[in-house]
Amino acid sequence: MNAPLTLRDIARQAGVSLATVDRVLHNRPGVRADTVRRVKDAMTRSAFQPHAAASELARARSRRFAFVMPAGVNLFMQQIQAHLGEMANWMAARRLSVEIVATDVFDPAILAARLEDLVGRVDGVAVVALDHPSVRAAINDLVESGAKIVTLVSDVPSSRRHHYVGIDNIAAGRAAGALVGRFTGGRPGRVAIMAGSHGLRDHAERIFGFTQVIAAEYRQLEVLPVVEGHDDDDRSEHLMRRLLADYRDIVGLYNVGAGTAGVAKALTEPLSGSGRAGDIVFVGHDVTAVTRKLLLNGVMDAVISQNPGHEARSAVRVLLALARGEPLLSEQEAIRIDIVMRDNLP
Amino acid sequence: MNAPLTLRDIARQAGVSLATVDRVLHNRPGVRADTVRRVKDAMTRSAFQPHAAASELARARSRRFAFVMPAGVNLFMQQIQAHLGEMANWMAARRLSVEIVATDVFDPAILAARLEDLVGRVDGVAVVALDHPSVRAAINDLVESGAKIVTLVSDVPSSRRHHYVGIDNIAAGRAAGALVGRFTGGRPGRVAIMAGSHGLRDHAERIFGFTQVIAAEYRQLEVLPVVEGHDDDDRSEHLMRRLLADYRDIVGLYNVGAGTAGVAKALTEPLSGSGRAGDIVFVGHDVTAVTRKLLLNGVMDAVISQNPGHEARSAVRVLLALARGEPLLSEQEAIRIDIVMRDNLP
DNA sequence: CTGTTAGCGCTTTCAC
DNA sequence: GTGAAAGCGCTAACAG
Repeated sequence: MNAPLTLRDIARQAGVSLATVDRVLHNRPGVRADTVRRVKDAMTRSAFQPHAAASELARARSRRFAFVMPAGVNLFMQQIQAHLGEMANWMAARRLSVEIVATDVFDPAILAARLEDLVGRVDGVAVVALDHPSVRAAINDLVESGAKIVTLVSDVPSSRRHHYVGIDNIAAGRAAGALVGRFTGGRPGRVAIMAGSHGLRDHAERIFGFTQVIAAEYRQLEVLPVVEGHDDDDRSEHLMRRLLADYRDIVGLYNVGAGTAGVAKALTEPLSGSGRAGDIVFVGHDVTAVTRKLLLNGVMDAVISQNPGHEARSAVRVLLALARGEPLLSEQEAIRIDIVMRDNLP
Repeated sequence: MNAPLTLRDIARQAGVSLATVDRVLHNRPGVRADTVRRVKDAMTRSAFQPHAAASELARARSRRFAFVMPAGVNLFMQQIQAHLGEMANWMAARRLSVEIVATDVFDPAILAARLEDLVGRVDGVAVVALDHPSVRAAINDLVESGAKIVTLVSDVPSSRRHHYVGIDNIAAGRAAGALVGRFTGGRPGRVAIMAGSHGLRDHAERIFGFTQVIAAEYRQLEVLPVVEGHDDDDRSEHLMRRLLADYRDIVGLYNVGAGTAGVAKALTEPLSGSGRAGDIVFVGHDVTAVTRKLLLNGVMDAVISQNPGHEARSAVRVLLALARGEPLLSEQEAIRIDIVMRDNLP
């Protein structure tokens, strides 16, 4: 019925100028308290919402974001980057650009240095961070410089980052535990855990959740000490071989990080004296080309996954909203824990 | 480094006016083929992307969308509506409004009439549709009228709807089948299926997928004939009681639609001579207040779920993009099948 | 077939 | 403290 209101209408209603309304709208100083009240009244009275496009156009700013991510062949990280690539047009239409900074995220000094490099150069940063004091300090410096920061996949909760884009890793570990528990169907035996490193916050949290569930609800299962494969295929394979040889009663296996191909190889290779893939419930993380194949051929039973496309888009959206000073649709930005089996492979 | 290009820059490069560039950009007629080429060249040469906000502002249109959804107490549908409510500000900032049309979606004549009412009145419609000829015709009439149409939750693939917002229900059924199969842990016995109605396309597809998996991969399980609870608690409870009494060897239960509270009641109530909740693997759909409680207390083992928030936002985003003539981020709009257990309850 | 021009609603100087 | 006015980049008449 009624044409949408504009700032102009509010200005008229409050008996002030456009500029003043704008000042009030953005809580800028230099307006008498009384005038502020009058303007705010007018706004609420008519449920005024500023037109997003107009505001965006008027400031006509382009923005630079940086994504600081692990260098190397981590398939999951590559997927995130690919999804960023798919957003290129979307970002261009909004005058955004993102620069990918590949670095050694396992070395806190190097990672912190890369982050410090960005101070003053960008409007926002998404970082796959190691939770370490010097990294935390670098994040805080970036925040101090006015940039907006989101942590990606692995959080640094003690820093002043504005937002975390990733899953609740304790819950993810619990879900993995429940799957191993249920899928072993009451058979007693041991459960092996292969992690990248205890030092990674996300891995540590997953292990915690997993162990918790197994201990509490599946008493017939005994969890073996965690071995660290450093997300590396060869190393993981080697360690896995050893485990399989040492313990003949392994019924479940939780691979917390990457290196999945190596683990699977140890599990399936007849030479290793195992070929026990069919008997061992194998749960891991993230849908990649490797895990997809293992699910399809039945070596893996389930994958706990976070959606890399969602994470990429969410990081960009959140950085943009923070930079513009817009509110987040928080439910939209929550990253869910996906349980993926052969039949709901995306 | 370089300030982003504008239409003006392209115009200068191609030696034409702003208006001509705009015509070419939108494939509007009335431009000589040769000029079109020159302009397109200039655009690609400089990788031009029009500024989304400027375009949106210049047309300054408000848009009306309608959501046609089942009247009544369906918790899942209520959640979708609640999420639409949460987007109110977001929509207002983009000059969108949505009107919710509650109707009897089980009666094709009524549903079709409601849809016809909307012809000419709205820019877009999202509809939870029954797959029936008269509904299909109404959808096509709306498309004819220039409105953009998305089907929501349940599709009408034979219509000319522009997009379907919902999950692959066959895959959802397969996932449910795999869960029942795995969780029963090799125990032989019968599996019951409770559906809303065979006439609902989504229910029929789920049953198909479920049965397929059980038959192919879990030969020790025998699927009982589907009973129809009409998504109604009382009716579902009654039918479930009968099933439990008739068959003492039920080890699995798949509830395809709503009415979950009734099913659970039959399963747990000691009077019904059953109290067999602990022995029967119970899988259903959608995370609601009811299913959440049943997962937590162990009556349900898993829920196959589509994210109502995602569906609500996706429907609005897709309608908006279609109305504006913008491309979709197709991966973003794909609705995933979530498997939810106690430990990854959102 | 092509160009000119007046906005869209908000932000941002720069005056007063 | 407040206001006037010049854009932001694109679209849509309306002329030619």
